[in-house]
Amino acid sequence: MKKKLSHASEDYLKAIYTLSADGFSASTNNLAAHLNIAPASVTGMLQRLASLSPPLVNYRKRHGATLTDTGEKAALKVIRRHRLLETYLHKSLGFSWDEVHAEACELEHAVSDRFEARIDEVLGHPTHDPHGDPIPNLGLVMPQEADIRLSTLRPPQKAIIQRVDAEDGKLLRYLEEKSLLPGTKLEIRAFSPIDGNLTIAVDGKKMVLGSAVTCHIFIEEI
Amino acid sequence: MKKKLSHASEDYLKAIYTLSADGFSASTNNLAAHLNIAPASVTGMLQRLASLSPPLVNYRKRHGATLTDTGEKAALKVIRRHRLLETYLHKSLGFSWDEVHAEACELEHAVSDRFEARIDEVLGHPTHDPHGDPIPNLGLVMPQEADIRLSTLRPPQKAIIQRVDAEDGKLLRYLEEKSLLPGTKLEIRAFSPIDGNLTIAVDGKKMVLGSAVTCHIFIEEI
DNA sequence: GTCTTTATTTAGGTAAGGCTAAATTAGTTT
DNA sequence: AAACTAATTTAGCCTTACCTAAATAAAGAC
Repeated sequence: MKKKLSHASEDYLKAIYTLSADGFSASTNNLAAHLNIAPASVTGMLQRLASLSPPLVNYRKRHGATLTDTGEKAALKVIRRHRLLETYLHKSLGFSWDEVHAEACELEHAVSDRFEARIDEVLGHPTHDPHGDPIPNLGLVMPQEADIRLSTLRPPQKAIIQRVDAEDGKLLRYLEEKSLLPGTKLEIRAFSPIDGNLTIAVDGKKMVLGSAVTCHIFIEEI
Repeated sequence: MKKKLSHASEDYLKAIYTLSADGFSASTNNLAAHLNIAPASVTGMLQRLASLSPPLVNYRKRHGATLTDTGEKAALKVIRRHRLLETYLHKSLGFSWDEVHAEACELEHAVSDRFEARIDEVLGHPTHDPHGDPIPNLGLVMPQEADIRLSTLRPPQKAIIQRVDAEDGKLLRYLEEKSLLPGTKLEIRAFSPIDGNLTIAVDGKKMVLGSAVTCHIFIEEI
């Protein structure tokens, strides 16, 4: 009978998961910035998460934290719920692309396993959320196959958008309006070495994108 | 920019709303029992809720609490969310009748206005939840038109079930199985003065119900 | 009118999860 | 090596929301 984790703990686990690449710990400062919390508070929480039994994080003083196996399982469960919820909110409730994140951030701490299973079923067991991020399942995450940034392409390459990594509502609304969404095919038409702008074509429509945009779009070359 | 109420406060408001009939306050002890919390803790919370600005409850030492206008508005908003969620979980996600309450109790504190509005729309602006309770709207609750208990009927009266007031999962599953749900028509066939059992017919099927069941079913005579 | 019961409140304590300010450590410079 | 800097931790404090045990008040019994 594992006790339910607190809202806050779950947020920390998510953050540690995303900020710690394989082998490398998430630093106190990075976590603090990511969670919008003072560094001192993060230290306190890491100590608490490490002192649980079983511990959820491996914490070494002044060396940041990684997740234990238990912690990673818990983190993936929260991330799964988050991404399933984003997908559900978008596809089944008509939330716009830029609204889903905030709502999912709240709901992910409240939904039951039953709820999770039901929306998974209703959605037909989706593998990716509306941003193109993989939805973990049974503790497994698909490897991020597409890690090429749109900004690195040059004419006349072609690509298909796999994933959009942005939080900012304005940017998301812009991208949605231009249908720069996962799945969209595009061709590079021109590159300006002066400002880094790319001119691309989507469905024949041309548009010029600055690097503030192209850095956030991950593509697969075709 | 009204600050979001805490999970706990919202639960207190709901409880005070349901435990205080018009004019009458909800007592510390009743609240404690209803919320599964020690009476002393309730006192503390009532004092806090009364000392907010604007206050959410009218609290008189040793006389329990009622809701202020602000408090009642907040309570109705939570109750609305709860009942809309129950309806949504039941109708759109296939949750069984006895599962919806627990899930809604968690979700009601997490969903946004946007979410509330969307499920309301998807459901076609329902007026009653799966238990037959009215869904408040814009701060208004429909009066409980049906307040006759099934246990008070005698043969050969006929009635239609309006509302079922039960929390117990076993009872709810039993009722669902026998389709004793809001909307169901029934006829009283016999009454046993010894044990208070009623024999009723639903769709021609006869069944015998003890008062543990019939007390929780509110009907409208036809 | 005093006694007893029951409801309620006060007092004091705990655990989470935040904060700021001050101390410490590690890493770079000079 | 001494000094500066950036990252981190400690110390001390706050709020919320719960707890238990002891004090008090109100209500009914005798």
